[in-house]
Amino acid sequence: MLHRKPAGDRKTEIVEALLDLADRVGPDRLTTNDIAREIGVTQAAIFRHFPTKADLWLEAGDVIAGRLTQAWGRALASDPTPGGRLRGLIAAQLRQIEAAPALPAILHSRELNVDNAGLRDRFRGLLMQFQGHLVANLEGMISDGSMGARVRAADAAVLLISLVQGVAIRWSLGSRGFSLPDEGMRLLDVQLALFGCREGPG
Amino acid sequence: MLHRKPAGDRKTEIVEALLDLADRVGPDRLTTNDIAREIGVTQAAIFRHFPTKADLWLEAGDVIAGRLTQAWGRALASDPTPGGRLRGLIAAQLRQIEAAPALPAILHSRELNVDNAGLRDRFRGLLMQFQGHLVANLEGMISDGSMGARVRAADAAVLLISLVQGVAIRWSLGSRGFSLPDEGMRLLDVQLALFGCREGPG
DNA sequence: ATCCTATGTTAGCATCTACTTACTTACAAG
DNA sequence: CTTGTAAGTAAGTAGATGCTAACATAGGAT
Repeated sequence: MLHRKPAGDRKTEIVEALLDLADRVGPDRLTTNDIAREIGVTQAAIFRHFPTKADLWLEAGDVIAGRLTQAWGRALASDPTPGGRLRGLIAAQLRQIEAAPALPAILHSRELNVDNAGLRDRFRGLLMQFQGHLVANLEGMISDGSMGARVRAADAAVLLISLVQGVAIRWSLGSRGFSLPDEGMRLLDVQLALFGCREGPG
Repeated sequence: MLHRKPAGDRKTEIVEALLDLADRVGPDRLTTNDIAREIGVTQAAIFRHFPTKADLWLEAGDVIAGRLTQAWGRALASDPTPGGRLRGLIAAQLRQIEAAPALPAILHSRELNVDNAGLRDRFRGLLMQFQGHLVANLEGMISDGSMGARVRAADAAVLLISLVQGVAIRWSLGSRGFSLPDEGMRLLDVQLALFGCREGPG
């Protein structure tokens, strides 16, 4: 018995399988056959919905970019203060990584970035956008007095991005034996306290 | 004209080519054919020296582990104070990554860690050893008064490891447009100052 | 000088990869 | 109920990959 799905549903199913498998087998060891087996169709069926594998990755990139942008938008909208927004941005990022653990591997994978220039540029822009948000809110915190000026905003942003990457890697390598958002926010509080921030966790 | 080399020389030549190519094409897109072309022999010649590709990676793992361990040893031996040793450890790590930029990609590559359990365990042990060195010297700095007790040593170590990973990734993605050791040590000084350290750069 | 062997080569195998072609059939619109 | 199309399949392609087998020879020990 062969169940057909409308193209839209099948396409998102394929992309979801790709994101899931990218985490389990690695972004580039991932084959179209793996995806097909995962969702229970033949490998040829994948190419009914995406002309090439690179196009499939581009679609996945769109999905990822959309999710991240939305999450950042919500974080920025949900709190008026720079301090609250900064914490929201980091929390959002941690939650996105928890929901799609392949994210760091995909974002930084040298492999993918080598022969999919479109994807590389898109991701590079995304990461710069995130850094921009962090810098802007750190500057806001300095000028509204909620953070001392012991560090330059740009350096602080780099340290915070590294912090997120660091916990995420530790979380991945350590078989996810702890809560990524919890541990991440705990370390964020440690780092923010060092920055000379007044407010504790919201 | 066909130039033969003694097995020892050829083996190290192969491993060097592997480390170089792992950086350029990625640890797992790397094929035995790439290596062969790089050093000017046929692909089959690789298997004169290593029974399987996995064995080749194990040998590379040995080389990496040896270099890191030696570099850490030198850093620990060259300075008696915990503060000096801490800076030495970080500097050594940055220099090792600069010399072999594939290091982070190899150390954290999900791909390699998937089907080469021996390599994975060896690297996991390595990273824990490094963290152990950092924690020990941070505790030393706290107890000898060269650093305030604003942060727990374990948390500080995690932040420092993240810092190194973070600059290394930024250095890689940004086409190596800056000096990794310089920028890394600059950020280290920023972070150490936040930790409440008295001494500046040595 | 002459062997012998370690270091190479050429040719090939089985398997995997992305992708194609020719055919089938579920399913919704008329 | 018919029918066109879109979503699927089976079977293949060319090229890459890890690895092997059979053969060749450079070059050090004798």
